[in-house]
Amino acid sequence: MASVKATKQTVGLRERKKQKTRESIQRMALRLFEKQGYQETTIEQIAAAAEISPSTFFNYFPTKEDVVLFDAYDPVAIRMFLERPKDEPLNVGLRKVLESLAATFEGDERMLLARGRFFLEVPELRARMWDEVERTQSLIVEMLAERSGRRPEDFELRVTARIVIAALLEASKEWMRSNGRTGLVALTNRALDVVESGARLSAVTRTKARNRRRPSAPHR
Amino acid sequence: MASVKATKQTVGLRERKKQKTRESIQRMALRLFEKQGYQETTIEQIAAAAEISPSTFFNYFPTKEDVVLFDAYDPVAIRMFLERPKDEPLNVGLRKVLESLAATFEGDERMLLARGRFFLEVPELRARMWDEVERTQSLIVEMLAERSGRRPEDFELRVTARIVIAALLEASKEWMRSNGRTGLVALTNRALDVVESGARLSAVTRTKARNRRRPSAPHR
DNA sequence: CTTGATTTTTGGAGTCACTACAAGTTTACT
DNA sequence: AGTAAACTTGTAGTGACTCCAAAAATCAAG
Repeated sequence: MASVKATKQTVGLRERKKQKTRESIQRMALRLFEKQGYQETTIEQIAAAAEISPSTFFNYFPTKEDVVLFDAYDPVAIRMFLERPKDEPLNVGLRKVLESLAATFEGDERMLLARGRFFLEVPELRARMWDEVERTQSLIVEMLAERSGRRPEDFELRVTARIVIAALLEASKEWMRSNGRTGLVALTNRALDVVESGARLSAVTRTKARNRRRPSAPHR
Repeated sequence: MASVKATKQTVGLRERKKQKTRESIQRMALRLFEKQGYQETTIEQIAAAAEISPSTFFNYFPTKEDVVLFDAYDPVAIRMFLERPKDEPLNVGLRKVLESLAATFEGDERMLLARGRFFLEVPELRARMWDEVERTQSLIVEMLAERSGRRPEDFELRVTARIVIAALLEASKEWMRSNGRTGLVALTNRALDVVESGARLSAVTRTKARNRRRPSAPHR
């Protein structure tokens, strides 16, 4: 027992307390944002509501934006991804992951929509999403690299990843636009259909005659 | 001549002067950014270098970011787009426009690369790009809507537009990464190849055996 | 070229996000 | 209990950005 030194077996009071504070700050902040708007809410007010000092706020979130950005589901999604069989084609894996992910946050839909609205409406946040996209991209790139044996710097690989993300992003945007009425899974699937069909770039014009057809055939 | 009231035929001294000031501010700002970094340069310094007051700076650019964002080529690109024949498939039109666009700024490559680096390196700017993407998207969406007879709200249309932009964006990123050595036109074409091939989503895995093949077949 | 209206510039006072840091307080470990 | 480490807080800034009113430049018309 001399050198083993059992460090932190109970997760420690400290950690638990910290987690609680972080959640409290976020909850209070979102509540205020919803009530009076993002810009109109100051750090001071958030700190007051969460019963901490303004200084402390920055111990938990590097910027005001991060309060909205911070997402508990993030690690869940990543894990789901990584647990997929290595020899599964990306399109299949993606659809599966998205499906189970959607199932996971069944109940929190309201919260997710509210947060989503902020993203669409507050320029600062909308802008911030860029970095999130990049992070997701490198994740997908890594997966693709591993599965295809290419290097992660491979240009075509990167383009592929970015295309996929673009499609998924547009799907979530549509979801928010429709206020959650359209089913996120259905939307993401349709978006991926578009990708797989080569975005029908060359077909666009020719459709003029048979106008109203869906561009995404069942395909797979 | 009583009611016609010839308003502003010579573009007026005022307008010309304003344009000059705007350019001066931008040039000075970029110079300073390059020398000492974006964050490290204050509005005060820019104002001093451009021989205006800090207040005036904000008469010309709403934020510090906009100094970098402001792009003289923007309207050129838009015009080129709109001048394309209405019955031309998007993929063809895009490639053509990009080609002539690239020819247009032949000389300014150095400047473009420098600006591009800022975008990649300064988080504020990188983030800001989001809104630019959205603007471009609605442009493309409108084109597609007009050509295909669909409504601009059409989901598949929007996904398509976003996919295209994603691909082009990755191409410019690669261009900057390679410091302009790889030829922007070639890169954008390769990116569009990926789009047209359906991003090869299902193929990714199967390539394991014949590893090093390019994923973008000539295709078209 | 003078006059009066319209813009544009500028300074000043203020708000707010965010940083740096030192001093105080709480928790963890022996 | 006692000490080290982590956490909180207040203070004092910096710098982007807003609001506003006064001064200066530009313009249109007689």
